Amino acid sequence: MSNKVSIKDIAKIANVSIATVSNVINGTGRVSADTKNKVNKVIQELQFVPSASARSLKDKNSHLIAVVVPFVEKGILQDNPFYWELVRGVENGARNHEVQVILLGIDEHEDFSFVRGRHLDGLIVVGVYEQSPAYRKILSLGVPCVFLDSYLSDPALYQVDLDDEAGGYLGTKHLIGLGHRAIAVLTGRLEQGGVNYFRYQGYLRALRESGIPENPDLVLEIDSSIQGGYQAAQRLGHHKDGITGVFAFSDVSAMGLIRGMHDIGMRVPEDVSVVGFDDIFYTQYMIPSLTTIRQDIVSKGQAAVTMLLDQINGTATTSRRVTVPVSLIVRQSTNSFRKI
Amino acid sequence: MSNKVSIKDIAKIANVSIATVSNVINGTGRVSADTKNKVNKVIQELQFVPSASARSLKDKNSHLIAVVVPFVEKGILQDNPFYWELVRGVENGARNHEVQVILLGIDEHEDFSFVRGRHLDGLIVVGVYEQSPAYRKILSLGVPCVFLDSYLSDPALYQVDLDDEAGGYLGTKHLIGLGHRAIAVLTGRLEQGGVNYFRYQGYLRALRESGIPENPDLVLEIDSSIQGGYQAAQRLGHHKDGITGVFAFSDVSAMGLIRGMHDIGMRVPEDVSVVGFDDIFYTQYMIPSLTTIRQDIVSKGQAAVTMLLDQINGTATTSRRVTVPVSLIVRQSTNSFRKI
DNA sequence: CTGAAAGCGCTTACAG
DNA sequence: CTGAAAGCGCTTACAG
Repeated sequence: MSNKVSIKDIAKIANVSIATVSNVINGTGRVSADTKNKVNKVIQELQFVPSASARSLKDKNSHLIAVVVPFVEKGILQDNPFYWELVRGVENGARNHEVQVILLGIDEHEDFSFVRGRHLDGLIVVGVYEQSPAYRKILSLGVPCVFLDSYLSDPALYQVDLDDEAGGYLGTKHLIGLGHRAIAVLTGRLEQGGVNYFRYQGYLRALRESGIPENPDLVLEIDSSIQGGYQAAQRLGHHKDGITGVFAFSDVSAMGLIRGMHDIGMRVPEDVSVVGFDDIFYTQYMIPSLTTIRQDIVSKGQAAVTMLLDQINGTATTSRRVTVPVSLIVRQSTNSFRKI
Repeated sequence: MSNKVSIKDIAKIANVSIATVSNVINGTGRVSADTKNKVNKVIQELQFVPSASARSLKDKNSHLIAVVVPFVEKGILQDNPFYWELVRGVENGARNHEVQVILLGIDEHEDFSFVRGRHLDGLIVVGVYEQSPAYRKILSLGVPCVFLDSYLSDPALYQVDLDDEAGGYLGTKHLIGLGHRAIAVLTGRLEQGGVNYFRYQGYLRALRESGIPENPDLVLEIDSSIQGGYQAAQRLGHHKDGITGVFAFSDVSAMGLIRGMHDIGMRVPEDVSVVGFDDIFYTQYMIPSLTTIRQDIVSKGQAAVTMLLDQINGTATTSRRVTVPVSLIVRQSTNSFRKI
């Protein structure tokens, strides 16, 4: 019995036309107060809820957006609470605008056909690159998009990015300030123009500023995961260059790294200082707590929704590019070089 | 231009009726191979995708399900990677069945009206209780549901639960086996028939079995969060009963606890042994790594989807209640009592 | 201020 | 094997 009642039923009972019912519901047209009350009462009584499908069949918009998150394993979203926080932010931003959020984990075979099939109003896309197969497909959809952490060069695209270069700089500078000179980097895929690329640029700038020559041996391109970080510890531990500082470009990898260090008998921060990136919820509870680059992930998600809806509604007065600031949070995982 | 092409356009170009096009798309009716090919070719060329709204307007089903996750802060989903893993599992299960997943974070005011409005095929509901305001509302929707971690007594309900009692028992037994007798419990809301309730029952059973009298002072009902665990450490540290073992009913609270212990100078596991619950992705990378009760969260999510779709499609031969097993994972956070 | 009618893009009997 | 037609539940000009 639940879904049977339609605008027609309301019209019949309230003794008006369906057009009037529609007008009442949408606040469109001119309807007398009396009629309005009468109709609203019936709507109340029958607990009427308009059909979204019928609406979007007419309107062409669905009040549905999707968050697109890249895959790692076939069909499985990244094992990183970072994404959860981001998605939370999006969901939270959307609920204030009566829009629902579809969660879409993509792999390289995703064809996005359901985006058109469902008349999605827009997409929030996380972490694609210009070279990603998904990138062209998404653009060809002709649907409003906001890209998160994607660093696409096309200035026409709406993007919310982090000031990654500054993050890379700040973390490195911090280590240098503590006296470290052999500073390794744990980075995810180092693609031109990608997130990690900019963090790395910041790292290089800090080195340059302090006259420290860059050393390619110190750059470890790893899986940006907890396992990736763990494995990196082995490589760093036996490194010829006497590394005393490591900058991991994600907190999850930093966590793996610290554990890995611990297992080969290197102490953090006594032997090696470690800086992370993201400021995931657990960083301050780690032992040692993690010095890291903070970004406000939830509000980033919210910003993306706002931007997307502005774009959809044509109220896009905001600029097409928002860069979220970062800050350094100093905790216990970093220490002065050779301090005893 | 993207969304303009409809079944009508295909029909015109292919020189057939729209009914035939529809039959080709759905594999219904009888269509000659020739016609089929012709139509399919046109569909290919025009990149035609059927409109989901038009379909669900007829069919009454939308191929859309929602994952309903309880709020903590107003509109903000729980700060616990557990939910992320669960949602991942659901998303993953759904994508294999051409169903999309809407993410819905609810607070006590949620009225679920969009469930009917959108003709959602079903709901996967996480962690409600019989007393939850959401519970009655959801039932009155008359929509297929699968409840996760909800322990509802109505046998007609489809549920995927964990063997929490066994989990509580196993963890406690493990501590007792190591010689601990003053074993505290860190539990979230201890509602009759809720997740924590059963874990607690398991704890009591283990105590009873070993002739250890239960001590209400040792049961700390806390916020099941990392902060909650942290704060609990203060209380436990100065506890009069000389606690040597703690069983935290979630890994996040265990993490907070261990850090809290550390901060007041109690070593884990030397002074206190700690057991967690969930086996979140980071547990084995903690220092010390966490002894915990493992559940396969992702496959739990997948099981829920399967169950839901079986129910929707009327192929529900499976029983209405699935209980996922747990196991004890022994790591470094537990140690023999007074071992030196 | 109110209503009749067309049409959004499909599916589904029903003829032929 | 194929097509004409009705109808799902809305919204939107257009009359009146």
